[in-house]
Amino acid sequence: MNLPEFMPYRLAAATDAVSRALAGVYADRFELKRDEWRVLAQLADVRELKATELGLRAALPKMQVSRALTRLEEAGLIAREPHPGDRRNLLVRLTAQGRALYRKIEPLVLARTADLLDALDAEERRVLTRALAKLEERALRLPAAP
Amino acid sequence: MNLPEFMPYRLAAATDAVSRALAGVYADRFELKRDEWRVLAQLADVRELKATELGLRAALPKMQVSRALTRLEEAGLIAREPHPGDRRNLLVRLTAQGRALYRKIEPLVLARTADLLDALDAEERRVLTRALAKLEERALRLPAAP
DNA sequence: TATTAATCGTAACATACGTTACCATTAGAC
DNA sequence: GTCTAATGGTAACGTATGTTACGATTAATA
Repeated sequence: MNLPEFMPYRLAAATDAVSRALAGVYADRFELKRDEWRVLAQLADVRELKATELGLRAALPKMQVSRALTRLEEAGLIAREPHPGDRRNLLVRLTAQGRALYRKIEPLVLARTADLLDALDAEERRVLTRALAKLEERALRLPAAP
Repeated sequence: MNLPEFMPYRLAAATDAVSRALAGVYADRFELKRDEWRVLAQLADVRELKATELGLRAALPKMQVSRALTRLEEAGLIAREPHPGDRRNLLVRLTAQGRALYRKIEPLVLARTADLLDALDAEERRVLTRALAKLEERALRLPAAP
C-alpha cells in the first residue's frame, strides 16, 4: 500500500492541484467560488435558463445551485424571476454586471487551462482523455460509497 | 465553456467516481472513512508511528489525522500513547483488532484498484501516470486558490 | 539556567455541505 | 373539477471540514 504511487491517490492529487490552479484565476480576484463560476459560465451563452437546467449543465445538485444563485444575486451578477409559464420554475439570467464579469474571467480560465494542457503533448492529451473516460465508466459500474 | 468536455471537469469526475468506487469496498461494510482507511493502511506495515509521520505518509493535515485517530481509537482499532522520548509526540500503533481488520480490507482494495486499472491497457496506464504527474507539476507552479 | 522560540496535538469556533423536510405549484387520474 | 402524486426550490438541521488559538513540551539561545 504505497500511497504515493497508488493510482487513485495520484489521480486525486492531480485533480486537486488542477482545481486549485483554475480557481486561482477567479477565486481571489473576483471572489467567486467554484460553483458560482460554473453557474456564471453556464449562463453566459444563453439568455436565460431554468434553475433545473442550470443544475444539469453545471453538474451541480439543486441545493448547490440554489445557494450559488443566492450569492450571485447578492453580488448583483444574476437575476431570478419566476417562470411565467410554470411558477415552480425559476428563470435565471445574467445581469449586465454578470456578463461583464464573465467576459473578464473567461479568457483567463481558458488561458490557464491551455497552460495546464501545454504540459502534455498531443498524444498524452488524447490518451489522458480516453483513459479518464474508461476509468470513470468502469468506476461507475462498481458499487460505490455515497 | 463546454463543461462536459472540459479537461478539469473530466478529471474531477473521474477522480470522484474512482474514489467512491474504492470507498465502496470499505465504507459500508467496515464503517471506515477514507481518512481512517488511509491511516490504517499506513500503520499496517510499521510497528508504530509518530502521528506527524502518519500525517506525512497518509498525506493528511494534522487535524484530520487527529480526528481519524480519535475515531479509530474509539473503534478499538488503534492505540495511542505518549512518545517516551518526546512527550509532545504521540505514538500510534494498530491493535490486534486493527491489524485483523486491515488484513481483511487490503486485498479487497487492491483487487478493486486492479479492477479499475483493467479498464486500461498497458500503454494507457503508462501515459496516464505520466500525464497526471506532468499536470500536477504544472498546476502546482501556478498561483492557486486555497 | 532562564528565556524565548518552535513543535505537537487538540479544542473551539466558523463555515461549508449534504440530507431531510417542507411549501408552493402543477400534472395526472378519476 | 377534485384529489393525489410529482416537481422545483428553499429552509432547517446535523455533520464535516478548515482555521485559529491554545496548552503542553522541548529545543535554542543567551
